[in-house]
Amino acid sequence: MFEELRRYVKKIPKGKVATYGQVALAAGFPTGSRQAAWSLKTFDPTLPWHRVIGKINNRRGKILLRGANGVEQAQRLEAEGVTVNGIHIDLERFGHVFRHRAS
DNA sequence: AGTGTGACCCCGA
DNA sequence: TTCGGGGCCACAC
Repeated sequence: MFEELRRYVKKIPKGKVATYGQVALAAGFPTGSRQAAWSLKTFDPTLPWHRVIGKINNRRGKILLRGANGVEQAQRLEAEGVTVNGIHIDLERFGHVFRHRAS
């Protein structure tokens, strides 16, 4: 399961972001958003973990990571061209859509 | 097997 | 917009 989740995380292109729920859904786990997060908590350097964020309403993302890691994530995203407004991100602009199971 | 915990998410106030 | 409550699933005790 985590292999699947990580596989999809790797598919997120640079400069874009996806929500935990999106990744889980795309990987085939409609209710596995928490596990999507869990699979990234290892901070595997081969994974773009900073491109995965939490969803607030339908068009806005938010960095859930606390402390230094949260700052780290925000900086990495901005370094890739993603506009991070405080802790929220515009999903309409930077949200990545997986083709496997389109909306 | 039961309980607590988490980088979640939706809904209502 | 922010806060709380309830539902969700896998892991560690």
